[in-house]
Amino acid sequence: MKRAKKSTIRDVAAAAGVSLTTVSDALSGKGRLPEATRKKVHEVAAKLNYRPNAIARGLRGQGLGLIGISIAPAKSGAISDVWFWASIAMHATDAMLSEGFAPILLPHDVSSLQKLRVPLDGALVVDPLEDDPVLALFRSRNVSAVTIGYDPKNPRGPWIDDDNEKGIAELLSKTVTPGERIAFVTFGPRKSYVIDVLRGLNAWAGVAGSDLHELHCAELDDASVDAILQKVRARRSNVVVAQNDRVAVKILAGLKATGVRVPEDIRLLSATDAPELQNSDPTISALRQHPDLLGELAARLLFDVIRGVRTADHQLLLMDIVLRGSAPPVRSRPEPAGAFLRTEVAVRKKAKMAST
Amino acid sequence: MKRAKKSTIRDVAAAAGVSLTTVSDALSGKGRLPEATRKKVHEVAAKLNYRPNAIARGLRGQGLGLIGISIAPAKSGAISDVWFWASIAMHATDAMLSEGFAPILLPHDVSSLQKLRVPLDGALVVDPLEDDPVLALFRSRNVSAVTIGYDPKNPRGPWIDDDNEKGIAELLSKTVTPGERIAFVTFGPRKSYVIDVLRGLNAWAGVAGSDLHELHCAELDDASVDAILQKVRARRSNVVVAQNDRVAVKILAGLKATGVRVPEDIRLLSATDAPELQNSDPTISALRQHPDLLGELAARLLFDVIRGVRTADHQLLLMDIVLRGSAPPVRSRPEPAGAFLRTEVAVRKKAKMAST
DNA sequence: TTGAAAGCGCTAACAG
DNA sequence: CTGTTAGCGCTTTCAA
Repeated sequence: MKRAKKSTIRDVAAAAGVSLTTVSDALSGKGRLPEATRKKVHEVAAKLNYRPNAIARGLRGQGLGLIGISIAPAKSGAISDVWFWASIAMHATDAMLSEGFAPILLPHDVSSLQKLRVPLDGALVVDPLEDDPVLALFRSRNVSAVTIGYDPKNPRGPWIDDDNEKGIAELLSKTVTPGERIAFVTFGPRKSYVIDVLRGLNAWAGVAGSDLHELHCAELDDASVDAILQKVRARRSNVVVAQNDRVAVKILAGLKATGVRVPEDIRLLSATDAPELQNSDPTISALRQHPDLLGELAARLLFDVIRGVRTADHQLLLMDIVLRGSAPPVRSRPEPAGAFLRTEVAVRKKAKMAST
Repeated sequence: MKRAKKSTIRDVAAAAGVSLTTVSDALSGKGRLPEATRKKVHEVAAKLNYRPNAIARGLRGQGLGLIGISIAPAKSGAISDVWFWASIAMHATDAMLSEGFAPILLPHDVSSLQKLRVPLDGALVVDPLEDDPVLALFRSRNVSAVTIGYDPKNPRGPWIDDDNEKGIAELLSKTVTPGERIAFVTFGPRKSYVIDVLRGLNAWAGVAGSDLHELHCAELDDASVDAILQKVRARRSNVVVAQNDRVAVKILAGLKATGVRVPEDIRLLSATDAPELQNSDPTISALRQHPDLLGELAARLLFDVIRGVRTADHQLLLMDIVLRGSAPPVRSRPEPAGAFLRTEVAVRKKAKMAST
């Protein structure tokens, strides 16, 4: 498995009859060189199958271009969101490679990170937890970090996310009548998107004069879900917003088991979308995130940060609304008010990205 | 974002009043040094918050310890197996970090790989395709590569996989009566596991005197599935083995839609397991893979290859059988014969791994 | 048992 | 426009 003796810049210089500097400049595209020389060097390099040694180059100062990607798991064993994370990771990976960076996969776990020997030029943390230790570690080591979602306890940038706050308000305004009573069922650690959804719900409920009640579910077993549904009934809520797809599916099963009709008796909404929401009966209306865009834009944001380009502290992406059977559109009803539609600029770069 | 001036080995040497060599040896645990000196150096290093520069170390010869992980997608958009791949990737990642290697996430795509500037010390290719170009690229660059599953057209090792051949035979022998007629529904590119499953089916069918017929499905839309089911009926098959969970779910839906009872009229088996198989009605019996073990063992195998340790060309893991509603166990029936149970040694390291 | 010196392959100053 | 030189931070001979 020994690597065949690689040719060095010296070999190329000798073969081309020029100096080291000339080769270096020719290959890395530095200014000053006549086209002829540059071409010649390139030819010789190609013939010798020369590949510049990234390690030596890195040693000289510019780093290796390694970027860590750490994905904070919802909870051990909760593998429900994998496709979402995988999508983020894949798109971020593509963006990184095309800019000459290389993504290093990292568990979201400080002790593992300490075993990492290579130096990182930057890091992407997906869905940070409260007072996220991994994020703190990066920052303490002066590794530029960008997050997707923000650390709820420490929301300083740079970060990027879907605009959940605006999205959920829009979803409600399409499927719920002002005055209806809303229950928000949460589960698991409090990620930033939950906070944003809650904020959006509050804004909407305030304007629409709706009762809003948060119900936290400790586990997702049948008993816990039943307990939650008891409270929904006690509160006379007729709209249930689930924190995510997994919760939504459980709630739907629970409702059906107790003979509650969806959407006739209760409307059900999920604050995250997933393929499974199309397979249930009825199918479940949801807010759709953009893992592909998030991955790509987060990577680009990180490039800017690494290169010292000043950027906005955070970016928000407009979300898509997916209306399905569990909460069909409300017909011909004026929207309760426009107050909750913040005027803040949200970014929609899909078209632009596609062409990049 | 500039990194605060890092302390170098020279600073440590000066502060500790010893030479560079001594510091180097003390920290990297080389032989010759009195315990006192070593301890002293460690203390000083800690006080100065010294972290050896991996780039410089790599330049001197031992490489950076970077390992590429490339996951060949089933087909664009086919995100069904993500949890399987994600599990492999996470476990491989953990194993790598704990051995001082760092996993680099790589798309399964030659042109992206060429943009990678850092040198890899090894690579893990998950589920290679026929004449896999990525695998070929690694080998041409003298990067040691280990695969999970093998390149069907070029099956030389080192690789590791579940023992699908033996597994499927075992699954059949628990759920099918000799002489029953079997249809194997395939879909998508021919990965090595499909070949192995087919081999196992053939062996079993040969011994059991069962008719075996492969039906290839070009798409997974309703029309294609219906066409497949027509053929199943024409062939009078009463056992359908689906290549994977996604196919199995589609087949089940198709069967139910046409009024076929499962398992009464037709038994349904899936050659891969997935969480969804527990949610269908009836639930679907399947062969369970070991993504966690595969990821970890593949990483270990790769370490050996990188270090030049001689190892077996490939390793096979015993599989688990998951019996569910779509093909319940056959009662009190002698197994058709033992011929298909190859005596080849298969590896079961679960217990061992857990303690590592 | 320890230290000095010679690079690893490359790039950035500085001369020519 | 091109070449020479001096390191980047570390490990590894080889002497002391």
